[in-house]
Amino acid sequence: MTTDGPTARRNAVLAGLTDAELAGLLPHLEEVPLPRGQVLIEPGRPVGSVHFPTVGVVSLVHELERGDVVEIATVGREGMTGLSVFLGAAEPYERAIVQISGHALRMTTGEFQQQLTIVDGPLQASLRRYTQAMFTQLGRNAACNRVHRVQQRAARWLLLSADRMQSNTFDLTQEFLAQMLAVRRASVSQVAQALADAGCISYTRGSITILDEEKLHAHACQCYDVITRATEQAMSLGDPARSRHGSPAR
Amino acid sequence: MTTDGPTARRNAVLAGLTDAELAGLLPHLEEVPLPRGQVLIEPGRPVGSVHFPTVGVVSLVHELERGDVVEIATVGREGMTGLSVFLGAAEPYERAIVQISGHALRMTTGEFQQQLTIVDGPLQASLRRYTQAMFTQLGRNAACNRVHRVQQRAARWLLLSADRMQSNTFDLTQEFLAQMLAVRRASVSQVAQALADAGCISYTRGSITILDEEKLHAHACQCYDVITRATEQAMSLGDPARSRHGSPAR
DNA sequence: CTAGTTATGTACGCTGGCGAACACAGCGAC
DNA sequence: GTCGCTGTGTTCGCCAGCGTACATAACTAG
Repeated sequence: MTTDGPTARRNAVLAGLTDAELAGLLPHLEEVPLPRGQVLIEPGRPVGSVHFPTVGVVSLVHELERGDVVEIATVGREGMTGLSVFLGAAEPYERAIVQISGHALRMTTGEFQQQLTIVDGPLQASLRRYTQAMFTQLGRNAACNRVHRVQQRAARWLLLSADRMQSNTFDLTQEFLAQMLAVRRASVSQVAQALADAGCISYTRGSITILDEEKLHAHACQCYDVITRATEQAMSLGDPARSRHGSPAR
Repeated sequence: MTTDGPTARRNAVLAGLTDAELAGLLPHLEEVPLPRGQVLIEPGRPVGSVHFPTVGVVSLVHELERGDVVEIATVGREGMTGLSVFLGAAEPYERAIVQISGHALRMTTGEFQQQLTIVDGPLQASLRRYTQAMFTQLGRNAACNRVHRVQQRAARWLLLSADRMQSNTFDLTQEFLAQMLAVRRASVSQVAQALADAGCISYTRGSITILDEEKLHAHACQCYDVITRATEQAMSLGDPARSRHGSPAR
């Protein structure tokens, strides 16, 4: 099964390609749903296929001792899962799991590798740029995890997810968010209420709505700005109307 | 000024090249000292040159608000600084600063880019593998920063540094280590004493010695094993005599 | 309607690490 | 020697977030 060009271009990696190259990929791309909880990549196992999300949020997580899971990065329409295939790793060390349901264009690992061997062209360049963006996201995440407060990190997570969903409402339970932030659900409950009291968000069972992006942005750490800017620079993500970062702060 | 092949092969990235390709690089590599505190890369500024350390430890750090610095990864003889040049970034987001004095082979950014354009050969492959290793290191660091205790993280840092120095004694103050772990110096003072009491290490003003690697390893988090294994897999780092990770734990 | 399941609210005591401060010891410069 | 600087030891109160537990609200299946 194949997909069409306009759909493919909703993903930033694919959107960065020439018409000709994208046309070469389309026959191998299959549009698939991304249901919440689905595991796309498991550590220590060969990557079966790579995914280019068009909507939805995928988390990359490291599993530490005894089931303890920590999110190290998120992937949305700006990127792809299975970057380690491009980087030549036999087996990845991180798990990729769908956090917020959506859709993606899927390609088998074999086909993807095949496409990579054809020529050192725009696809490789696009993947290198995305790798750079991930590099920044991972690094910033490491720093953020060390020093920033739960409320700031939660606000940042919500903003990034809204960008990737291109919607201010999406399905998310406190339990899931707690796992991503590697904190107790009780802590999420508290900061969620605080953010709701401040008029930033509202939520009901398993669904959250961002009421005031500016206000929520004020509660987030600057890591949101840094990651967003790095990603936009690398992937030429447009949609400046949604841009929330005025001054080039760091 | 140039350098010789045997020296260059002490760096894992260069060691992964064919004789022919390495010969092509040698004229452009200059052996330089890495004095502690030297800044090799500054965020927001073009990378002037890339470095392939042969001995010494370079930290990659993110600077958060008001001078707060957090280490996101370290670079030694297994890798290089300036990976973002390979990845095509205009300007990096992280600072590279020498933590433990050593030596490196330096190449101008322009020359490096020139070498990259010649052919998609072993150099690109070596760089992609190293990028993958960094990916794992960054991710694991993010998780480790979130959940592991100061003493575990300190022990891990010392082990990794010893590997990169290929020596059990090296210069390091508690103040510097505190910055890297993003904790107070007082906390480092306490865990250092605990590790010394346990017979793992000894130290005097600004110098530290690992007395018992096995014992220190027992005090470190498994992140040491994960990062080491990922790096060895990617870079074919030999020296299994120094290998401290028996079972493939995760 | 009822029962069961899932998502959220909340409370209690605990602790690792923080911020800040001060004391002392080793070492170099004079 | 002694002065000053730098590196290390140590203490005090404090607090964000933890682990645990339990209560309630909302939705779902029968």
